Formats: sequence, C-alpha cells, structure tokens
Amino acid sequence: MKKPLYLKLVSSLKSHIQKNMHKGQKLLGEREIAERFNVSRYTVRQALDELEKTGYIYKVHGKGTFVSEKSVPTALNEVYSFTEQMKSLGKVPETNLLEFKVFNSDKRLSSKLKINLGNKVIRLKFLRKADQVPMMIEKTYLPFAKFSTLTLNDLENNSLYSVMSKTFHQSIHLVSESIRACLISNQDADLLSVEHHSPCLEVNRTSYNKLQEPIEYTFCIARSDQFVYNYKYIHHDKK
Amino acid sequence: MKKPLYLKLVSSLKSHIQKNMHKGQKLLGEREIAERFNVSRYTVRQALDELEKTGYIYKVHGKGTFVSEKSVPTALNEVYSFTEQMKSLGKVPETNLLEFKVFNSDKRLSSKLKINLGNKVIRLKFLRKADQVPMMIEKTYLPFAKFSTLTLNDLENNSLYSVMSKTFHQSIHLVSESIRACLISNQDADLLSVEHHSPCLEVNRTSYNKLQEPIEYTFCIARSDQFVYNYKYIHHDKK
DNA sequence: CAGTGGTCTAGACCACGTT
DNA sequence: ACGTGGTCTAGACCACTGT
Repeated sequence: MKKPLYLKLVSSLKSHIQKNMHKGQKLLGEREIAERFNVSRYTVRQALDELEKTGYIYKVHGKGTFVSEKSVPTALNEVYSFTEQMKSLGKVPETNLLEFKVFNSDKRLSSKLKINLGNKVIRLKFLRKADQVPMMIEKTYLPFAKFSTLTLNDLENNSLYSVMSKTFHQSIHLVSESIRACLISNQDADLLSVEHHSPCLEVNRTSYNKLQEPIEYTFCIARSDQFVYNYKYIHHDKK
Repeated sequence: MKKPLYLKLVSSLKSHIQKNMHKGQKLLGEREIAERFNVSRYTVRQALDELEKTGYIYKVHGKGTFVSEKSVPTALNEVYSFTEQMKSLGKVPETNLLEFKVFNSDKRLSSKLKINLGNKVIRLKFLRKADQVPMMIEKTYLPFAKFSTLTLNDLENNSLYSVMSKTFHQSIHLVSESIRACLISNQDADLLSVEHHSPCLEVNRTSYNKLQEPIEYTFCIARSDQFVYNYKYIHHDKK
C-alpha cells in the first residue's frame, strides 16, 4: 500500500458519509477531523477537496462542510461511458466489437491524432446496445505507436479506457468533444434499426494524455429516439 | 485588493507564459519560483494548481512543469457560452430577448427547479444569432424567489450568468446537461429560418449553486446545419 | 464574540525520472 | 546522486457566518 494518507482519509470519510449521513448534514470541522484521525489540517483539506471535486460534499466559507445531494456524485467530470450511463438508467448495456483493424492514417486522422500522414492507426468499431436495443455506433481510432500490442483479447472483458490506462499507461487527462444533430446515413440506419433519414446525434471526441498528446479519436452516431447524452460537471469559477 | 497572494502569482505567471514562452517549454521548479517571488512553496503550488486546472500548464512527477498547447485554455470546464463560442470561431454573436415574463410553475418546472408547485418562475426567451444567422432558441427559467428584482435593464449589457453571479450572488457551481437530436417543430423552424422537419439539437441544462439548489433551467433548440456544441474538460481521475 | 473554511509560512521526507 | 513534483506537519493569521 503506497496510497497516500489523504486518500485513505477520503475512503474512510466517503464510506462514513454513505452509511451514516444524509444530504445537507454538517460534517465535523477540519480541525476536529484532523484531531480525530491524528493528521494535520492540510491533509484533511486535501481529502475534503477530493470529496468536493467528486461531488460528495461542498464547503461554505464561515459555515462548514456539508453532504451533497445523493444524486450528484455520479459521473462528475468523467469521460462519457455508455456502459456506466446505461447502468445508472437501469438498463442492461451490451457492446459488440464489429471491427478491429490497422491501417495507414489519412489526412484527417493524422491531424486529429497529431501523427504523420500515413502513420499507422488502429480502428475499432463498436455497436452498443441497451436492453438489446441498438443505441449507437462508435468508431474509435488509436495511434498505433502507443498501442501497438493491443489485442482483441485485451478488449474481451475490459473497457477500452481501462485497457488504455492499465495496460498501456495512457490515461485520459483532457477531453474535447463536439456534438451535432444530423440525418442518419442509410447504412447506419440499418445497423441501428431505425428508419432512413431519421435524425441522429453525432459526437466527436478527442482525448489527450497529460502530455497533451492525442491518444484517442472517437466518432459516434447515436439514434435520437432512444439515446440522450447526459453529463455533469463542476463549474470552475474564474476568479 | 483582497486578492489572495496565490491569485496574484497566477496572473503574473499567466502573462509571463503568454508573452515569453511556448508550448512544451519547461517552467522553473516550484522551489525556485517560490524564492523568486519570495513566497512559500505551498503558495506556488496553489498558483500552479490553478493554472493546471484552467489548462495553461501541466505537471509531470519527477520531470517538471510545462506549458500546455496554446489551443487548450479556452472554455475548460466552463458553462457553455454561446457568445464566447461564436467569438472564438471568429463569428459575430448577437442575442435578442424575445420574452420576459413571470408565471406560476407547472409540475415539470417545479420539479426541475425544486420549488413548490405553483411558485413563481421567470421565463426568458432568447434568439441567438451568429453573423446575423439565427442559430438557436433558448428558454431559461429562473426561480422567482432568488431573482425577484431582475429587470430587463439588467440584461441589457450583461450576460445572464454575470447578472446572476454579480447582482444576485448566485454563482453556478454544478451543471447537469442532457443532449439529444430530434426533429424541429414548425414554429421553431420558422424562427430559425430552416425547413420544417429539419433535425435539431436539443439541450437541457440545470445549473446549481454551491448549496446544491437549482438556480437555472434552460431548454435550447439549435439548428443542426449551422450549430455544433463544443466543449472541453479536464478528466478527473478516480484514484 | 467564537467557530468555520481560506490562505500562508518554513520546514521535512517521499516517489519519480534523468544523469 | 540529484532535481523534480507529491505528501505531510505544526503552526499562524485572515475572512466569513452566526450568536
């Protein structure tokens, strides 16, 4: 266990809050928590900051620290996960890998992934379903140089993001997305079992690691009658 | 000047980076910055954390602190602002207030704003244009209790969010959005000058203050041929 | 006024990456 | 071995909220 002290505090506090406290209830003061756990106030503040960032608590200057609404902690500033979203909506998610191939990047992909034109990329195509209803088609492009040893087997029981971070040590730090509405192509309409010329949601996502290198470019088409894109984030005030 | 020390450091460093440094370049170490500015290392870390959160720099354990891509700093974990987005795309934004009225909440609104059924709400309707092309219709609902003295005049020269935060001390802390694609209604199509039955983007946003109280509910309809919803955020790792 | 979170200091040691 | 950022201590004072 190389876990820092404050993260242990985070775990302790989190489980204590979930078990014994309700929304709006006031926590002990920072000084008192520090004394109880026999750590410095700085460490307590780090733990509370972490809990605030993940949406479990909020602090008010001069008043104290309080438990958040229970609804808040889910998927806060997280990369969108179809699987997690569907689970939270009480649906059973399912993902089929339709394609796994390596090819040379064209102009568009090389600029998205900031690699040289012609450098190899891995292309993954997923069909995602919820309660057996097809919901979205996802095409993901990875720079081959960073994921050259990726195999089908890696993706068998793990999400792409966990493989990227655990096996290849490429964690997502920054995400840039753009979303638009358009009419679905006939081919995609057939895959998603919707009528031709239906409206659909188109999501473009580029993810960067901490060194600001693109590690993923994803293009999604989602059927509009079933699928809603949800997310939450903590607004970062400019001071 | 009640600005804390570390925020002054943020300003100094930010302007220094923008003037004299380029992406990927390494900054001085934390200890050296502390010495130069004659502050403690803790204060330097606070300033650097702030700059990392807003996307100007990134830190790597054992290596140092580096300047980010120039493209990154815009609109990071910020509430979506039509005006800012259009400006950054080189377009001239324009906002027309079409409606300003107070009425009693129905079931849907009272649940969205967590107020009692029948409590008063303010309804604002905006038409937003870019380069004189109508782009989206925005209907915003505010709980009357928190903004009872809001006047048309307040909105004349200021954005709604700045009025909410500066005049009414209601700053946005948490945002929850959902996005879907659908077909536009005939009425909205006429307002946006698009053909009937065009696809459109529908955005629902509820914003909360630090006390987790809803302070705004907004419903947007955007034309799909012109409008793309862009945003960026720092991914918050679960540890 | 007391109590809270927010800022700040001056130290210390640890974990990571490079030389 | 050295320099980096990450964690941590034990204090201090400030700013805000309530009584």
